Amino acid sequence: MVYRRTQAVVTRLEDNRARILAAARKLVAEGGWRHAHIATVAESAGVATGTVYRYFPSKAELFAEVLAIVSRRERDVIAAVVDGDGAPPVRMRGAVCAFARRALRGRRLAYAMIVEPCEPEIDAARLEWRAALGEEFVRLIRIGQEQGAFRAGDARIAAACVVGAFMEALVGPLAPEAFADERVADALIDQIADACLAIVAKPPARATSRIGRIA
Amino acid sequence: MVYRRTQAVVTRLEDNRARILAAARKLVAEGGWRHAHIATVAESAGVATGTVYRYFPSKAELFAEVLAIVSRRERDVIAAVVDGDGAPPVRMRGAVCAFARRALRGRRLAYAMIVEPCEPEIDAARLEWRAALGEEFVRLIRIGQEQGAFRAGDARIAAACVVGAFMEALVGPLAPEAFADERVADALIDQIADACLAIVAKPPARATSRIGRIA
DNA sequence: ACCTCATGTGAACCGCAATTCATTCCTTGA
DNA sequence: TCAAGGAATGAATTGCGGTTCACATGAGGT
Repeated sequence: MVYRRTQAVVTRLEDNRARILAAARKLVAEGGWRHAHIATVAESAGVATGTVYRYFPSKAELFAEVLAIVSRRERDVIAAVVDGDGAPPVRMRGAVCAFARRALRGRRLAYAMIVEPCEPEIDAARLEWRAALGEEFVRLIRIGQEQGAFRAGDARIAAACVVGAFMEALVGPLAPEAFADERVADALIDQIADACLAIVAKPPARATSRIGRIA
Repeated sequence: MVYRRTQAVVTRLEDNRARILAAARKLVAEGGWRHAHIATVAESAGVATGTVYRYFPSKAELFAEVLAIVSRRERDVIAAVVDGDGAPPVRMRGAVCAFARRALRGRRLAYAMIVEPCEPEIDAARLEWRAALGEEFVRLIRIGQEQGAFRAGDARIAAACVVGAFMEALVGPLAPEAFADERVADALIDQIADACLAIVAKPPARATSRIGRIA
């Protein structure tokens, strides 16, 4: 064999791959899933359609990776807050606010990542992402419970509630047709954080949360 | 014109339509969206493929209507609780529990309705349903606020948080591969209700929810 | 009975974008 | 410079299931 991948080639390959991913991401961030076609991605990345398939086995896997990359960043941000210092309630508020703020800044992308209807295969990847985000909150809630700052209970359920709460609350405001106003956004974030904190916070002495309990 | 729809025919037409809808619903409830094909629906309803199109303009609209029907029932159940008597916290707990209990009973269908990846068009209908459900909670929260039982704030945001919280908390347990145990389910429902109640309940005197606030 | 129009049928069609692959273009090492 | 194989190309193919439509069947009215 007289051909072996030289460093230059390896670099170029990696660069291509990165450019394809970047193009895919950019397209989603601009036009949502509706415009995320392989042909468009290829063109935007400056390669031929077929070339995309030299790097990714299928459309679903390409976009799943885009999702994974974006997700990972968000997860890292949250993880940093979770592992930071400050009392658990402070961290909870910080994590939720961080997510909400970042989502509202990169609205179109966040909308696509969180709610925009998309192909089933990509949607499945979203579920995994949510689960991963949830894990960070599970960790945080367990920390809070150990320190006696949060109320007892299954941390996974509480985490799911927290994640669901802030995600759903962002759905409306993230919609492309919604208005984006700094003031409104701040108030929104604040209230979402209140809600999330309330989910895990210890109830007052005479447990309000017992009201209306079935059993 | 020598032909006019007689009552018998009208009845038969309505019956066909109903059977198609029922078949569609049944298929989703059994196999999820994956098996929800027009041809399958037609067969299951005892009509020809083309006949389905005499009653519904497209696959998306057929399933959107299925979704609407199932949704409406859920919404009505919640509306009944919202308009019932009892203090707002009791109603909140009741509404959430009712939804969760019903969802866990009709697991497969609930899973499809809430999370299962599906075609974009159908997914869009889901968003509307969630919004509709949310409205009931907005009403409830406003009632609670007026009575001074719930804390102040934008009811729509709080409602979104509540809906997101219980929906997301149900995602894991509703997944087809998850186990269904009565005891576990009851505990789950109870904890979800706690979380949702906490979102809207008034905080204790020295507001815990102020902890860690940004501004 | 029979004409007319509505309803039902299901095999064929179609649209669309993902995916493929024969071909061309590059890169390597001798 | 060249042989050998890797990488890139993009037009053609594919596949799939929704949708159509020419025809059959059945109902209504005279």
